[in-house]
Amino acid sequence: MLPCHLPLFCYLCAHYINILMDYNFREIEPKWQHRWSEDKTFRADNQSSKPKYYVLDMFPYPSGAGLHVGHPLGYIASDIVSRYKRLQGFNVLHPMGYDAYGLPAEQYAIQTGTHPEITTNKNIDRYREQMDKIGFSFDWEREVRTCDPFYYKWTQWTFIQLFNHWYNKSSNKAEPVSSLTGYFETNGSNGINAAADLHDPFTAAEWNAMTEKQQQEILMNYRIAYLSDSWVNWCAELGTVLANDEVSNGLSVRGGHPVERKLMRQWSLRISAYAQRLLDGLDSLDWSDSLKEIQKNWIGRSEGCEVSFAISGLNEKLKVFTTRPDTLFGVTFMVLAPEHDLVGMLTKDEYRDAIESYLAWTKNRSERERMTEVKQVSGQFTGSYAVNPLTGQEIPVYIADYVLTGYGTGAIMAVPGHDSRDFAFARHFNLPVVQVVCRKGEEPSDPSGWLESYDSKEGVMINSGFITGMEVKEAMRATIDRIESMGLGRGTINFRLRDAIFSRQRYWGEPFPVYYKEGMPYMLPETELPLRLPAVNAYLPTAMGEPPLARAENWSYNGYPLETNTMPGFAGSSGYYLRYMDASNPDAYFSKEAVNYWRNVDLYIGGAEHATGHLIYARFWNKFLYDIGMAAEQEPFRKLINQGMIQGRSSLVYRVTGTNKFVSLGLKDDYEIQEIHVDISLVNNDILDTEKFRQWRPDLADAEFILEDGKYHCGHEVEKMSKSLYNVQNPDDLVERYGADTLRLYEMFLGPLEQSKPWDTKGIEGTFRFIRKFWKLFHDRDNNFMVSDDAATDAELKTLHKTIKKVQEDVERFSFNTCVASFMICANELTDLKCNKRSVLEPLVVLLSPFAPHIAEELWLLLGHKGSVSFACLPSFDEKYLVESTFEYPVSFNGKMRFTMALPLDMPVAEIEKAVLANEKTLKYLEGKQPRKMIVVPGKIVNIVL
RNA sequence: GCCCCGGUGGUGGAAUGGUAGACACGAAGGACUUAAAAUCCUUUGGCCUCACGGCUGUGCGGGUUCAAGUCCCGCCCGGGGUACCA
Repeated sequence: MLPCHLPLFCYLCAHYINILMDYNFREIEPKWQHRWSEDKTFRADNQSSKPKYYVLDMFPYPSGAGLHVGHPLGYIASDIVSRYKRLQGFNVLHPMGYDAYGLPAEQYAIQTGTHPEITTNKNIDRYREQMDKIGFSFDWEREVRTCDPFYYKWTQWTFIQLFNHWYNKSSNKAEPVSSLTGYFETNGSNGINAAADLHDPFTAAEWNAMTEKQQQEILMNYRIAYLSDSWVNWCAELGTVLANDEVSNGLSVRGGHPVERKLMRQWSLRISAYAQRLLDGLDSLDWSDSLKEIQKNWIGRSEGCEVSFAISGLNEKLKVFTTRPDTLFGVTFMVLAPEHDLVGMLTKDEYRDAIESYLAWTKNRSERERMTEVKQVSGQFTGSYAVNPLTGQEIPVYIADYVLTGYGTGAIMAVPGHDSRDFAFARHFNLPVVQVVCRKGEEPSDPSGWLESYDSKEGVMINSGFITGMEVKEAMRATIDRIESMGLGRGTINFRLRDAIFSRQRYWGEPFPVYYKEGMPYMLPETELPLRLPAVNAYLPTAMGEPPLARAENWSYNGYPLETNTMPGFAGSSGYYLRYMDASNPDAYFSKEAVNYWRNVDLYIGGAEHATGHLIYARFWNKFLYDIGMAAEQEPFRKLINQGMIQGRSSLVYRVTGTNKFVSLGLKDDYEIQEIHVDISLVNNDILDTEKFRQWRPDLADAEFILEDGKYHCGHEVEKMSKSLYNVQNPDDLVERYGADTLRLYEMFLGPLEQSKPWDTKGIEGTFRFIRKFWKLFHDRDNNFMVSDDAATDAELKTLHKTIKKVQEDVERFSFNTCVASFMICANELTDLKCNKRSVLEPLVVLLSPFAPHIAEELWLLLGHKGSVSFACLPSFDEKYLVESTFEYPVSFNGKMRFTMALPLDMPVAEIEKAVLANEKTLKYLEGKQPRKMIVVPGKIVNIVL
C-alpha cells in the first residue's frame, strides 16, 4: 500500500495543507460504512439458536439543529456493547428510530406554513447522515418514526385497548370491559373492586334499565383510557395542556411559559392504578439508585389513614387523609382545598362574602404565583366547626390553597404542633397549638413560645388520651386500630402519582381513533386504522378556540365527528421498543414469536431527564400490554444507564468597554471590560485566531487586540452546549478532521459514561495518535503491511492477555474510558517491544473492533480474513501468561511507603519478614527502634509498625 | 426544606481498604527539519534541596484501622430530582 496525501488542517497558517499520511481514514471509513450497509451486516433475525441481546438507545427527537457531540455519546456506548455482544456470540438487536412528533416542528409550521412532516423528514435525513458517519451498527431495516402512519397505527391500536379495559384491583390487572359489564348485569356496582372514579352506586336492575348513554357514562369511570373533566395544566402560550412532568415551577418545561390550572374535558390514562406495581417493579431492575429514587418520589407512596370528622349542625362527614394518625389529639382546626365539594355547604352566611372573594382570589392566582409564594399564608374561615372524633372537641374549618384538591381527600386535619405548614397557618390566624409528641429525654414545653413545629416521627406521645406514653410508631398503629374499630375510617395508602392527561390541543401528534355519538366517545373499528392525520389550512386553533384538527375538512366517521385533540409526545415513545422487535409487521403491533424471542430490553441507554416522564409511561404501557397478553415481560428495560450530559466549553473574549479593543485574558483585570462569547471554531487551545475573528462579524472587522506574548488568550466557561453561546461542537467536523474511530474513542475516553463532563476538543489528539500508532504496529516505515508469523515472546503475550482481561472486565461494568486507556497502554508497550506478530495483533484487532470498527475491519481484511470482523470470536485471556514469579513489594513504615523490594511470590510470610528486616534500607527507617509489629499481605504490601 | 449523586494535579480523569495521580491533554525543554507539520526523547501535584533525599498532599474537621481518596460521624461547596402531597 502506498502512502497517501491528505489534506490536514494547519493551525499556524490556518489552511488545509497536504502532508504525508499513514492511516487513511478518509478513504477507509466510508468504504466500510458502505459495505456494512450493502451486506446488511447488522440485520438481526427474529429466529436464532443464539442467545438474544437487546441494546436500545432512547430515540432522538430530530431537531433542526442536528446532532452535537453530546448526542452520540450514549449511541457510541451502546454500539460498543452491541458489537461486543456479537463477538460473544449473541444475536443482537440494536435498532434506531425517531421520536418525530414534537412542538418545534409545529411552531415552525405556524410561523412558515411548512407542513411539520416536511421539516421533520428533512431533520431526520440530516440526523441519519450524521449518524452514518460515526459507524453505528444499527439494524436500519427496523427503523421506526412515531409520525409514520405505519407506526402510529399501533399507538392508536393500543389506545383502543386502553379504552376497552378496566383495572381489577382483585386480580391486580387490566381486564376487558366486557367482564365489567357482565358483573354489573348480575351484581350492579356493589362490591366491585376497581381502580375507578367515584359514582353513585346502582343495582343490577338499575344497570339493565339504563340507556346506552347512561351505561357508557358509568363505564367511563372505569376505563383505563377515559374522558373526564379534569384540572389540567393549561399553557396559553403553547395553546395546549401539559402533563405534570412537562411542567416545572409553574412554567412549561419547553419554552418556560406560564401554566395555569383549568378544568377541561380531556382524555386521561389511569396510570395511578398501576402505582403500586410501578413501585414494586423497581426492585427487580438494574437501574441506578438515584433514578429509582426519582421514580419512587414521583410515585410518592404514603401510608396513613382516612378519618371522618362530623360537622356541628350538619349531617355531613368530612373525610381527611393523614400520615400522622398519632397526632389526632393535637388537631386544632381543619382545612379544605378551595375546590372541595363541601365548601359551599359549610360556608355560613356571615362568611359567604369572605369565602367568595377568597375563592376568586385563588382562582386568579397563577400556578407560578402559588408555587413561588409558598411562604405567604392565606386562607379563610368558613364559619363551620368539625368535631374531633376522639376528643369530641369542636374545631374551626378553614379553606386554604395550601391544601390541594387532587391529593388524599382534599381536606386535612391540621396539627400545628407537629406540621410546619399547619404551624405557619396557626400562627397567622392565631389558632391554638398543642403539643402531643415530646422528643425523647425532653420535657414538654409551652407551644406558644415555639418558633417552629416539631415534625419528627421520633418521640413519645403526651396529652393524647389512650395513646399517651406510646412511641410515635406504636401510637400510629394503635390509633388506626381504634379508628377502624369505631368505624370512623381505615388505614389507607395514597400515591402522589396522578393519572396522565393524554389530550393535546395540537396538530402534530397522533389523531385519536375516536368519534362522538350523542356526545359519547366511541372507538373506530381496528380495520379503520391508521386514522391518518388530516391536512389543515393553518396549524392554529380555530376562531372558536378548538384545536387545529377542527379545521380539517370532512373530519368525521360515518357522519359522526372525530376527536380533534391529538395524543401527547409520550404516546409514540411509550411502546416503540416493542415495535422494533417486529417493525415491518403489517398485521400486528409485533408477533408473538418476535416478542417471545426478544422479551425485553437488556440494556437501555439514555438521558436522566426522562426519569419522571418517558420511563414511567413506558413501564406503565408495558405492564398494560403484559396484562392483556401482549408483552412478554412485566418490565421493559432490565438495565438502564443514564449517560451524562456533555456540557459546552465556551470561549470568552474581553472587550474594553466602549471600544472595539479586545484584551487578552491575563491582562483583562487592568481594564474595564465586557465579556463576550466567541465562536469556538475561531479558537484553538484557548488562542484566538484574530484574523478569523475580524471576519466573524462585520462589527469586528476593525477590531484591535491587546496581546500577551504575541497571542490572544481566551477565557473559558463550562455551560450548556447551545447555539446562542457559540460553543456547539458538531460531530461531522470532528469526523472530517480525525475520523469516526477517533471520535468514538475520544467520546468514551472523556470519562465515565454516567458523569456529566465538559467537551474539550483538545484531548482528541490523544486518541488520534493512538489510532495511528495502532495502525503502525501492522505497517513498516513506508506504510507497507508487514505482519510476522513468528512466535510471540512472553512479554508480548503478557501485554496481549493483560489487555484482553482488563477490557473484558471493564466492558462488563460499562467502564469504557478505562478500556481506551488499556488499549493505549497496550499499543505503547507493543510499540516499545517492536511487536508485529500476527498471534498478538490479530486478537487485538477483534478486541478493538467494538470501539474502532473501521480500522479493525481494514486490518482484519489485511490480515487475510474474508468476512466482517463483526462476527469474529472474542479472544479470551489465559491467566498463565499473566502469572508472575516475583512481586515488587512496597515496604511501608507506619503506613508510609519508603521503598520497594522484589521478592518471590511464593515466599512464605516468615521469609518475607526476614528478607525485609535484612534489607539495609529497613535499618535506616527503623531509626534504631524495634518494630512493634509487621504486617505482610502476600502479593500486596509489607507494613512495619514502629 | 427534603431525597439522591459528586468534590483527586493547569485540564479530562485512574485507583477489589494496600505504592495516590494510571492513561491522555496541555505546558516547558530537547532531537529531526531551511522552516513548519508529523514523529521521537526528557520533565511536569505543591514546598524545601545543586543533588541524594525529605516534608506535604484526594473539599473541611473528627473517628475506625497496621494501613483511608476509598469505611463511619459532623460540616462546607457543586450538580440533579422534588416541593404547600397532609
